[in-house]
Amino acid sequence: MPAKPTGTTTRRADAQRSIAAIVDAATECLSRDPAASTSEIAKVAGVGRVTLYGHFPSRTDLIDAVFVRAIEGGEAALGQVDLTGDPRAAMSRLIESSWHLVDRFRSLLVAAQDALPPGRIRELHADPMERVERLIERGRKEGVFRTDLPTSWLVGTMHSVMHGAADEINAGRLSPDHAAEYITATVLAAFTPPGEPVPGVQR
Amino acid sequence: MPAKPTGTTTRRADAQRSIAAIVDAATECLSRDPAASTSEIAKVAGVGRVTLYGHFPSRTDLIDAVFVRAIEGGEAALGQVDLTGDPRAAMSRLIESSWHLVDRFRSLLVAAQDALPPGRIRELHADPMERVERLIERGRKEGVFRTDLPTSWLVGTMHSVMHGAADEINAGRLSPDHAAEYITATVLAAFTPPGEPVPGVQR
DNA sequence: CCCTTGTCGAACACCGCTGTACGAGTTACT
DNA sequence: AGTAACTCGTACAGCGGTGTTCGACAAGGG
Repeated sequence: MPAKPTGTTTRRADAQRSIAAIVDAATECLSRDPAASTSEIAKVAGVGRVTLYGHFPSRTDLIDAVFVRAIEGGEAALGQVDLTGDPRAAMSRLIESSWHLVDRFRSLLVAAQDALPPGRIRELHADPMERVERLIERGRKEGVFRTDLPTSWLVGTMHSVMHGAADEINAGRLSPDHAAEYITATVLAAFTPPGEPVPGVQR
Repeated sequence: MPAKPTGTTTRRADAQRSIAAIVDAATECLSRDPAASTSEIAKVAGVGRVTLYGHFPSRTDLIDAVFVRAIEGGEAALGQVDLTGDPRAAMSRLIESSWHLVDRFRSLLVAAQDALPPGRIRELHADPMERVERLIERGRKEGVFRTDLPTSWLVGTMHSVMHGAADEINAGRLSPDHAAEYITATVLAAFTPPGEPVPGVQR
């Protein structure tokens, strides 16, 4: 039985490799099928199912770990995006980066949604969410984003359009190459204040 | 054992009542929980589980029946919407009607998505889809909807925003009263050609 | 009024999943 | 080299779902 992480226990190198393999495999499997079983994951990880349960008490704990790691990686990527200057240009850059993450992890998000307790996901999404909100708020103050709809709605719209794009790709109606471009054009138009002209391609 | 619908068999009045109750119950249950079991459905229908299987060979067949009926009802409602005149006003009316359907049946759609074969849903959605496409095409020809993005993308955007609104309501971030208004404002802005001003509230 | 058609509950077989137990074998740290 | 940590396969228990079978019992239709 693997040592429990009580206090300052240091895992054996062997175990660390297993854990890494399991989390990697889980990320891969859950990204393909949100309902992937522990058997599948263990198999892909090249590990016995028992070993998996040795490190993660339950399927839920594993998903949580995977989700946390995905969020951390996403945060790192998003943190490097330059959000200064023209809010519309900044939004374009943010969408470009966010899109790749959504495309890669949206299936994992589904897995998390019906495995993790309700509040957990919002809790982990708080930071990325706040980043988007701040940018939108700034755009509103500068008069380039509409103020006749709540900020939370605009955030939701951005999410919806990105997830919709993933669906379109899944259905074969959209080439992945065009996704970011289409999303940006759509979101910037949707964010434009009534009466103001919709911005053209700025590239 | 209930009579199989071989040829021109006429069901007994009793059976017809049961079938109706089952389909109603299934619609209600699946609209709350896409993974509702046959036991739950039978219970809500006030009917034994065996009776259910007497009329529907499998859970899948039941879901198909429910889905078909929902689509038919939706088609009837959508068929009465006036799509002539200003494309933007027509789109407002179409969204208003479509929204209620999406709000009511989106959970059922999820159930259908992971129970019915892939092509089946698109097959049943063909008609409503075409109606939206035609309106968008007309708007494009008249110069009020953008032509720099594919029609299929615009259709998808409309769907995404509506489903996103349902999510927002679910999360308690949006009041159902504002949904249609927000969706319309967002979609009409998203559809506006670059360079053209976003339309204000037209009511 | 009688017979077909439906209905019911309980029980059963089957499936796949989660999580646990056992016992023997392997691998890493010291 | 020796010990603790780790891994493995198999097997088991439990759960909840689907679909079927059985036998007894209503209820509709000609």
